[in-house]
Amino acid sequence: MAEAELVASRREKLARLRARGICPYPYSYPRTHTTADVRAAHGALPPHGRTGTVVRLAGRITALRRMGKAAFADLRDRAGRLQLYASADGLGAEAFELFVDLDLGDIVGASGEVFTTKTGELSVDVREFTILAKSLRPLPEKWHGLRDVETRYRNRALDFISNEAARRAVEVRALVLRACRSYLDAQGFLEVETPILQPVYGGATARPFVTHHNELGRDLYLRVAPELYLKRLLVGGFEKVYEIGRNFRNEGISAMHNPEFTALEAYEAYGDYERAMELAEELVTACVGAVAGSLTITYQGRELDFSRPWRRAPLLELVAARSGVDVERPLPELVAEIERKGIPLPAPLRQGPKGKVIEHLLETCVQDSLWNPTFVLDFPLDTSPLAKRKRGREDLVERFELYIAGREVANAFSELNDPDDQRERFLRQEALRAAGDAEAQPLDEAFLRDLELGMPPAAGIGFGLDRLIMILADAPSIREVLAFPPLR
RNA sequence: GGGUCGUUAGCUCAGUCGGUAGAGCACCGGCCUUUUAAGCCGGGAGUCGCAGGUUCGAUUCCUGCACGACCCA
Repeated sequence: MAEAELVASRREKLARLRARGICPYPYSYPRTHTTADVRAAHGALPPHGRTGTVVRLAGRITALRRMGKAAFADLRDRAGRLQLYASADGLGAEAFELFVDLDLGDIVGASGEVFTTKTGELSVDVREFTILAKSLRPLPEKWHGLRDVETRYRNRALDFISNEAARRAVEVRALVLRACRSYLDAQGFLEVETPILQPVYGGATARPFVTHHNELGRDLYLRVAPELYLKRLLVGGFEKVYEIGRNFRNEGISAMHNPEFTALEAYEAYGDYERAMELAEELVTACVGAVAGSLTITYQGRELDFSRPWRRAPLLELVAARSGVDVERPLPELVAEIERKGIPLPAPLRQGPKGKVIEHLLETCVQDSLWNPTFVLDFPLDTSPLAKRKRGREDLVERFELYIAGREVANAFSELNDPDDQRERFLRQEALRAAGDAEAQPLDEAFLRDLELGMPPAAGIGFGLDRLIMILADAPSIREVLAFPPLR
């Protein structure tokens, strides 16, 4: 039947309800239990059991099995599903007629005694029910739900109604956010909020979104990272701070990238990147525990083990071992060797800087093999303008990226607090920008001025929470963990 | 940006070696007082993604476009 006819049929029912003086959209329905409450209290009841307990439930009708003078319906609420039993005897002829005239998708309130059927199914023997919201559109197929990804994302509420996995991803996000906050709060971190609209963007290698403030008559950038503001709070004397919020990077959409994504950044004065590793292990295992209740989960059919301590491997060693390329050679020789080995290398990278070539090798040759949590240590100086030099190595910085299931989940450093060194790093970024690198970071004078006041040495870490949520929700794409993924 | 695959009823999917399409669910009518992917009987429902081309005839073949999935850059 054409969709319009299905809607028309439901609208006719709506009109009939109104004609009988029944409001199809009443104001409230105080319930006494959720479906899960009922299961918790009476789940062990044997077949043919009666409880004498009357409950009031509210939720959406997701199945309706009419049997003449009796009917069964599935009612679903936020906590689960429970069967309703309605009979002409129990409800009276008039109410029973209304019950069997319900449509799948209608939201109802129902009350009655909790009992079990002869097959042992926990049910409510409905003696009173109320339509709380008439549904005017047909639901997807009851067994398969919505499958087409495009249709699912364009009809996300319908997707949540019909797909358990889609609902679960939203819950996992909430569990992860809560676990992060409760861990950091317990550690004495202060949750802060810093500007999203920024006059100068910084803190990450990325292209920004630009917007305009009419009153000030100037362009502002949506932040690509909160990093520089959080460090200014360190200067101000806040020794342990974190922020959870949206970052915006003007780049493509893929299974791993969304232009707006949720980041967690945390800074702790007087620590270095060793401390950041400790924080990362504790924070992520807290999240895993909150979601899975165990440190071993399955991601995309493969076991993932979060047991500590996590593997720590220097970037240069990993790249050398996996690519077979000697990364200590000068750039031209390095490029030549990469091309000789047939490893794809985008043309612009041939000009360097060398750090970008090495990070490219990490992405193409190493990353996929980093399944269980792995800290990749000590990144090139020239791709890390906000990190402190590695003790004993002029060309490297104390920085790590955390990889889980082949994905970069976090990035951290011993934070650079030498204002003169920081200015030089910015100037090198400006030089790259002048040479055409649109992702190079702009020099931020306000930040430098605050650094000159003295910022304590600090550990800093940033997480891409969407990716962690993906892993914990067993989602193959970042879009699955966004309540409303972007559409073209 | 390139490659591969896909787009058919509200949903999940078949199918047409070129002759205007089917099933299940959902919907409508009938029977049915313990079903649970209820069952049985009957019925209605489609711009076969869009636009061109070839052809007597295109949903099917060809080209382009849109949107999507996966892979590569």
